[in-house]
Amino acid sequence: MTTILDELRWRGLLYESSDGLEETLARERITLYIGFDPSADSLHIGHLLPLLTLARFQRWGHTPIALAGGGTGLIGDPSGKTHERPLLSKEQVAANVESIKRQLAQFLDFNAGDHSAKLLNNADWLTRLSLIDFLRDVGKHLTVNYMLAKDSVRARMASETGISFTEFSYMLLQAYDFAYLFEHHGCKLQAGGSDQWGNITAGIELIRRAFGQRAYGLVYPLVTKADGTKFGKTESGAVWLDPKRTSPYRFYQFWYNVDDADVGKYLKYFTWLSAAEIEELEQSVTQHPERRAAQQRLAREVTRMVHGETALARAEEASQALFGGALTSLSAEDVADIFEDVPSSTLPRHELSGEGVALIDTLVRCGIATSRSDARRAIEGGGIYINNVQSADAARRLTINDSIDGQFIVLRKGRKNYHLIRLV
RNA sequence: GGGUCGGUACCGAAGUGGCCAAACGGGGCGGUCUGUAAAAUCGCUGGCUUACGCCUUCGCAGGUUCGAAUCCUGCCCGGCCCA
Repeated sequence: MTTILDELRWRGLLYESSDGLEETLARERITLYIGFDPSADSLHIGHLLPLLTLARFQRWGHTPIALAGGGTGLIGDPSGKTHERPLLSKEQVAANVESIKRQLAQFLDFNAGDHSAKLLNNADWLTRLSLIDFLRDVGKHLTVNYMLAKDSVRARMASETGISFTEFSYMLLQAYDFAYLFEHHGCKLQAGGSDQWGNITAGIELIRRAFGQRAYGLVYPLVTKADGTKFGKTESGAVWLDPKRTSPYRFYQFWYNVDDADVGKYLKYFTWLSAAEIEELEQSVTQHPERRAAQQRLAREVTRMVHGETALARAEEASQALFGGALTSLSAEDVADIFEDVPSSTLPRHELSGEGVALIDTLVRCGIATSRSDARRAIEGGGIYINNVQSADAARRLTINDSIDGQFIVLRKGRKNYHLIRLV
């Protein structure tokens, strides 16, 4: 018998699961859910694993429920947090839920017959729950002793800041979610990151006590990086799924720049490629690391999945142009396209006539350099490029001849810091 | 409250009258190399209408001196010890 657990296992995504889950999955097609915290108005790549987990289950014939935490988001999950967090306003949470619901829907199939995906919001039942009902129907089933034993609570009990009653209660709400979905949607499995194990088992426990029935949990590992830094962060912050927050180009670049040591693991985690294909790519990393076939494939697969074929093509073109060489062959249209998400500023065209403007001043004005001295040093150090051509002359002036089709000038500092000047 | 040691650039840390815009290390930025990597290596890392020149900076405020990060006075802040 093979089940989805076998797939998750070879992908390294099975961190821990309830006893009996494998037998159940071999026997029947089930409904499962994963919760998504609406703490921002976009999902980021940290959410890819849960999204793909739901999608993988769906491909195996199971029914996925993506649960937006419109109710639990009002409280805040203490798991993995060392400090109490400020509460988000109700309006903020509601707005965030609306934004991420659209993103969640993109990954799931809602026309899959009897195992079509569902998209729910726990605000629909949690905000209607009265305190008395909650205490009688939920609180009565779990002891404080049980709750205190959870890692997420224990860690905060030991800290100086402590834990508020609000966050302490969080696990009961999540447990109630599970019980609610069990009762109304026949949901038997809750999945999540390994930090969710405590909350998930609380739900299983509640179902056992309230209904005398069995439910299951499954968690995947937290994504790590070989160099020990945090996954999903770049200098400019999180990598978002919303193209307005993180352009497809930057998204593509994020994956393209993954470390050799991590790329095999990420191919298993974040793509649909088969074990054999990944095996082959991993070999190419060892034999021809300079080709970076694995990184390119990873970037391609994930970008296509999140942003689609067209955006992928553009991201690849932009990467080619930027890392390929001079920009002289490009038209203004290409430039506008490729540098869409690059920081930009405007410059009145007439300033470029005649003598033009000093490069030093321009660098300061558009923020590439912090002062004229800084700009001078950068230029003399060979770190400044005009339209991808190095310019080490501190007295250099920019004129209309440096523009691309009289419309743009592309300034660059170092390998990757671009700035687009639009002539107006 | 008393004693004592200390506060130097992004961080750590030298310097204790001129040779100090301030050693050295880390971090950051950039060049070369390379695989848009790592390592290595080199340069930069206060400001100035363009600079073997000027201005500002060594906890803060005054003072001594031709000249102070460096000496004196007061104040503020931190570590340790004693109450």
